[in-house]
Amino acid sequence: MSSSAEGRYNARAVEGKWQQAWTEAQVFAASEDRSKPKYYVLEMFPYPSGRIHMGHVRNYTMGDVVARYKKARGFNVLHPMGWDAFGLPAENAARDKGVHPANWTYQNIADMRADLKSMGLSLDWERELATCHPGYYAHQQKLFLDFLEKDLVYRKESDVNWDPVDHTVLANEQVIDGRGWRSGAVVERRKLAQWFFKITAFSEDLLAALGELERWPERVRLMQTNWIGRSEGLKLKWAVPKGPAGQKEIEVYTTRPDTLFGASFLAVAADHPFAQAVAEKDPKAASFIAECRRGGTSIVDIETAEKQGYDTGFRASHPFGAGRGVPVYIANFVLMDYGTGAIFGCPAGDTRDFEFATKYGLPIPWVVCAPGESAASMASRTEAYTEKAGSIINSEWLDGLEIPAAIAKAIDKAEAMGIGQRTVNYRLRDWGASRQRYWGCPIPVIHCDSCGVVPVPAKDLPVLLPDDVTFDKPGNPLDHHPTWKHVACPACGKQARRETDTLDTFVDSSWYFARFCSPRDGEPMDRAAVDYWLPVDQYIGGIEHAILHLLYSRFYMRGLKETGHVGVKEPFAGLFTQGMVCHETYQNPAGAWLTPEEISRAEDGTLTETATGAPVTVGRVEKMSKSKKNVVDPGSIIDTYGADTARWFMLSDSPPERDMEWTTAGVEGAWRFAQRLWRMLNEALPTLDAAGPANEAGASLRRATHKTIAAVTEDIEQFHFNKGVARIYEFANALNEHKAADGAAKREAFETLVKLVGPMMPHLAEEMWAALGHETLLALAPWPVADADLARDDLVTIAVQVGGKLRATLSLARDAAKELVEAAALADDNVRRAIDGRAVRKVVVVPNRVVNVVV
RNA sequence: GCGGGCGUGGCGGAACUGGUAGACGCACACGACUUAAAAUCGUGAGGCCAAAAGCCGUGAGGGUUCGAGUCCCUCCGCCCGCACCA
Repeated sequence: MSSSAEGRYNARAVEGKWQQAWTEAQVFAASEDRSKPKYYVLEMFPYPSGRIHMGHVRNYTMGDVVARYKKARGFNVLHPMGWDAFGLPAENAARDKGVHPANWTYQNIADMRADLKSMGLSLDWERELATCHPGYYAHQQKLFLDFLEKDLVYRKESDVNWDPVDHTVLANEQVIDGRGWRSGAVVERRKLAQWFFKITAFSEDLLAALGELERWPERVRLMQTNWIGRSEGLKLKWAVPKGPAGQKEIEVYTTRPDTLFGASFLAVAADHPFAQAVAEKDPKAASFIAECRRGGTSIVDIETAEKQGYDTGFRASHPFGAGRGVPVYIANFVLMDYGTGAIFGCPAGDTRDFEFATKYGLPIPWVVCAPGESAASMASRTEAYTEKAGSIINSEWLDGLEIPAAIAKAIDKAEAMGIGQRTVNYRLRDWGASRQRYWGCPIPVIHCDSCGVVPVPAKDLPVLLPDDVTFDKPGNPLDHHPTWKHVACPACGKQARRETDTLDTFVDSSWYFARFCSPRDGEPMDRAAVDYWLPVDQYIGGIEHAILHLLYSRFYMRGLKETGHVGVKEPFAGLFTQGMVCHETYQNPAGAWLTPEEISRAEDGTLTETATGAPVTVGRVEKMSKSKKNVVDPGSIIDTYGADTARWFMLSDSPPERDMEWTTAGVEGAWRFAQRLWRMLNEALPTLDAAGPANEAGASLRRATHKTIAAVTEDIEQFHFNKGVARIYEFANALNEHKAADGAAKREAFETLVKLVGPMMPHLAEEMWAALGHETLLALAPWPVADADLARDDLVTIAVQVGGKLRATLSLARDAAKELVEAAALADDNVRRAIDGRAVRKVVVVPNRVVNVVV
């Protein structure tokens, strides 16, 4: 039973019907049709957790609006879907439930695919891919080897957080108070050979090109700018004449060489070679270094750690020959992997150095004079002067210069002396991509004692994950596998070992958008296909990926370009970051969190726990999360109200970039509107084809129709979906008020309404389209075009102010002469009362808008 | 600490380049229909005032302007990102 004019709109029956119709007609299958402009819409692909959540619904609804709209506008649209399918949860499920990661993952994909299909998205499912499928990761291995050949990936020793119980490397976020988040064991810092992508090779370009990403949110560009962290400065060598063997000089990096004469100490990182050399003969230094290392790498640890230094007893000579030189400290706050791992401390110009100097009784030479201060007044300060304005003092040949000039002169001098070098430094570090896990893409190399690292030959690709693995002991199952890692060296034939690390799952998501262009090709990508489709025109996803995923993808595209796979370097021409879906939180008297379904709402609005009758405390509106239990399952919403209702509510009210609150009342409102549209159409249907001349009401309705087309089109273009929804509500109200309009005007209005609603509630719109008598799919129909002449009002409402305060409004012909408008305004009763006999000094007339009478 | 964003009715939010603040929706109230309820339809609504007139009103205070939610200055509050970056 489908819907009928008498009955309600039966969303469940109707939605399945149209989904099937779209599939059968292959409406959303994309091909490289060069007769049309292309448009590639992509939402961040999901991790297959098993069920979609409201965040997905919001994300994919927005993408679908854009995809359907662009298609109607005549674009050749690519809108694919896939699965970010590798990752730790599958291994956890394997360990906890005994199900193989592959089975667990593919079952989840099947479940989630069904959920997504129930949303009625305009996806080309023929292009579906899963990163855990050999048909995907085989190509990723090929790309890895291409990158290896171009030195875009390399292996080096690096410090990691090592969990000695679980035998695994932990990310910083997984270390809590210095202990492993799962095992609780004290985490060790270990040096381990790891694979790194050379993202720093593109630091400058990744930064500079941000300026051209005009359709990216400013916020994201800024976050990436800060992450890359470019600075300009000087690398400068300080001699340590009596230093330990092989450590007769220390190179520091500074952005403030103008303050060099204010130096009162040098400090090196605990891992700095100088510190290591000192420690060899100085047990106290060694224990200080060990102490530094013990401190965790987590943010909290770093923040709370007290700034400490160890005086090595060595002195460095000032490069410009000033004074007696300065002491060299080992300090816990100096980072080995930023700059040179060594700094000079200028207490007068840096808060942290000031504290350090005070703590250890070091001199504080004042070398910058703030504007309006004197050398004497500066010397009496009790804190560092960190502003970058002022002139240099107490600095020999830099005295009197402004800071920028002093910086330039100091650098020139250091370069001329051959002890320094102008340097651009970046905060960005290479991307450590090794993971000691099973459920990831195997790194296709072999370690041979004679030949070193040997790439797996092309004929032996892909390196498949073995199926027969166990998860009963801690550590990497690939490493435990009895036979998998033992292979002959491809170069010399001797016994060798496979690499047992797998790739970070961020690698999988760094090129999937390119694979979508030719998802079944025998090569990673078909050059003609990527040249046609890339870059993605509109990418949509959460702000949480502002840095890592988006930056890695930008790096990967550059790597793909260098290895000849693509021709462009930016993956995403347009980016939109949507807000989160939130919900009220509920707690019972015992403080336990309750789900929205466990709550009953009484007539007077008070809430109780359904099972016990206990009162419920309503907490803050927060992001839907399992821990707070404030989640609503999209499946049950779609079952009850239909996908269109869920989609419509997602688009209503809240601006898409902002967080939204999911409420029952809101969903019901959306559902009522869907019903109302269906009812309105069926009431009007018999009158739409009535013969008769165009009438006044019809002209008025047509104005509303064409205004609405213009407004909704603009709103969708601008991603102002909530405003577009409001315009559609207004238009529905207008239709209601123009029942007397002639049939042709009403038919035009209804057909327009259906087309505008189409991207948002595609099933209902398709059903209405059919009811209007169309035998072709709305999904294939073109977007309506606004006629500016028809949209124009003949009468305009003009506000009349006296002294800036609104006193009256006038309804006058559009573009009436100024004198006429002014006269009409002054003749108005309310206006005359407000003027109250005072002299009119001036009358400001803004055409078609406002008259302001100045008294 | 550095950087960014945001403060508008009971709520979510509109308001083009400075020109009728509160569109639209939710919630609410009243009315119609109904035996009744639901659904639906209609009406109302920023605050003060019995109402009209009027006055007040976009976090607070000041300024520019004929006119400020919008521009400028000072302050307050909330949110987010980065954070020993030399």
